[in-house]
Amino acid sequence: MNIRKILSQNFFERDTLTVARELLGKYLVKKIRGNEIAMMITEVEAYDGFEDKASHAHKGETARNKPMFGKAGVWYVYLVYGMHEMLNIVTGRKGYPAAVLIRGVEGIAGPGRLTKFLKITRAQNNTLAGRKSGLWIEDRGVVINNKRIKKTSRIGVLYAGVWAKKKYRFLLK
DNA sequence: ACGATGATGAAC
DNA sequence: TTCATCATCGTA
Repeated sequence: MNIRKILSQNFFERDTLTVARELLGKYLVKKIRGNEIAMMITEVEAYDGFEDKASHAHKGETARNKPMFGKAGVWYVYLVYGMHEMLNIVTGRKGYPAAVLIRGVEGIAGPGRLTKFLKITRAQNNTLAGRKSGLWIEDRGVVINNKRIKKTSRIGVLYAGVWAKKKYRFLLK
C-alpha cells in the first residue's frame, strides 16, 4: 500500500524549523498540461518571524510579503533579481510571519531553476497548496533519518548580520 | 568574476 | 519619481 497523502494546513501550521526539516523527502507536485510532475524535496530554508533579519517580514507587512502573515499552507512566490521566481510555503499561525523556501528537488539544485523547470510563477502566489491551485506537496512515505540531514547557514543573506549565521538551511546529504 | 533584469520599498 | 537593493543564475 503506497502512501500518497497531500499535506494540508495542519502540517504547515507548526514551528517553521520543524516544518522545514520535515519537508525533506516530501514530494513537490505540479500539474502541467494534465500531467502531474512529482519531485522529491532535497533542500529548504526557514524564514522565521519578525526578528529574522534575513526574512522579508523583518520590516513588517507589505504588499509583497503579505502571504507570509497569512494562514499556513499557502504559497508565497516572488521575483528576485528581476528574473527568478522563488517558491515558499507559508508556515506557523496566522499573524506570525514565516515561510520555508524550497531551494532544491531531486535532480534540480537551485530555487530559480526548480521554479523554471516546474513552470511555477507568481500566478501561484497567495494560493492554497492543493489540487485546486495545481501545486501541492505529498508525503509518499519516504523516511529521512536525521543523520542524512545537513544543516548550514542560509544562502544569499549575508546582509542579515547574526541571522545570516543561523543554521536555517536543511539539505539531504 | 560579472552582468542580466525588473519588482520592491524607502527616500526625496 | 528616483534610486539602491535583491532569499540567483549562466557565461566567462
